Amino acid sequence: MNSSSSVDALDLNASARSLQLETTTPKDTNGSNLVVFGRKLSVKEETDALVDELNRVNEENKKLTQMLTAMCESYNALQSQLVDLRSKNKPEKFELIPTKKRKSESNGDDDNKKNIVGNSESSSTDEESCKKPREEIIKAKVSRAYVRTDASDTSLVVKDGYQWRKYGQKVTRDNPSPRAYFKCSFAPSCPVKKKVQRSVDDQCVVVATYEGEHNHLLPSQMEATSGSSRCVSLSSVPASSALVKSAGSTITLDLTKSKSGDDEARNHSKPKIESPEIKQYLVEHMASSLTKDPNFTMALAAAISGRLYSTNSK
DNA sequence: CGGCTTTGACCCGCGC
DNA sequence: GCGCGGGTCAAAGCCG
Ligand SMILES: [Zn+2]
Repeated sequence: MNSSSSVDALDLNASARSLQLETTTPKDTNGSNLVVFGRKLSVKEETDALVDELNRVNEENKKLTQMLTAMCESYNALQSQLVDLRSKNKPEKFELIPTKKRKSESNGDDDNKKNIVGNSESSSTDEESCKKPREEIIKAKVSRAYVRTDASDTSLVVKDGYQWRKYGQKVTRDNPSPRAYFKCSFAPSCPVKKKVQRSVDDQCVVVATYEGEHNHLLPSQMEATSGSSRCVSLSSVPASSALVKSAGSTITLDLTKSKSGDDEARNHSKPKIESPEIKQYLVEHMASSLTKDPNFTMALAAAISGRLYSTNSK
């Protein structure tokens, strides 16, 4: 075992030793000058390397957080599409577990909107020749997302990775909570709108209705591309595809379970669950799923050893 | 100073 | 036509 992972052991020892020296640097300078002075340069070098590594790890952590946000968002979108497809395919079927899950959110009230086709506009607003009735043919592409937040969150600003600009708020007839209207901040290049309203019975659940799709990547996903080579080296690990695939299935299953469990647990009137906690939960589950995967361990070990080896040999 | 939220006004479809 | 209810506008104000 030791011989196979000699590089990792060496690097770990080096980092641990440097940390020790860093903590006990003032005492050593007081004790033996020459040796410490001779080693101080190497310690400084290692400290610099460690600081650099720490910065890089911070950047990667940010990137991973953004990827996680994007993944959560994609998961929400997929969940909504799944609900839509299921309700469309089997509109007459009752759900598997009707009491726990959502009621009948999108079984019949969306097709009446789809029927409204803008045919023969009768040349209204013809002075705007640039405004083309091209995009609103039939596909408004509405999608719903159900997010659990705290009941005390009155601002109703759901941070889902995109930047929204609120342009209206109305009170509706059959819901005591107001409904907020948002537009994408990249208007008008991105005409995505969303409506956010709390659920009627459960104030902890907000229903976000997205219509349209973004034609730009997330504003939090901007890339300086200065240190992209490291990211490329990390993503070019040969076992990454299989890793993603295996982890993906596990994560999806875990998400479904956790979501149903949360919906089941919402009867206990526990308003402490909010989205950061859910994200934390997801992170933990993803981490556990990843660390349980031997392929991921091997890939990670290979990546780290290769990175440290290249850094050492630099 | 620019972008965002607030909030009443305004518009428009729909039913009576 | 008129009231109603949902969607949008835009002036005013807030904030970093
Ligand atoms: Zn957008």
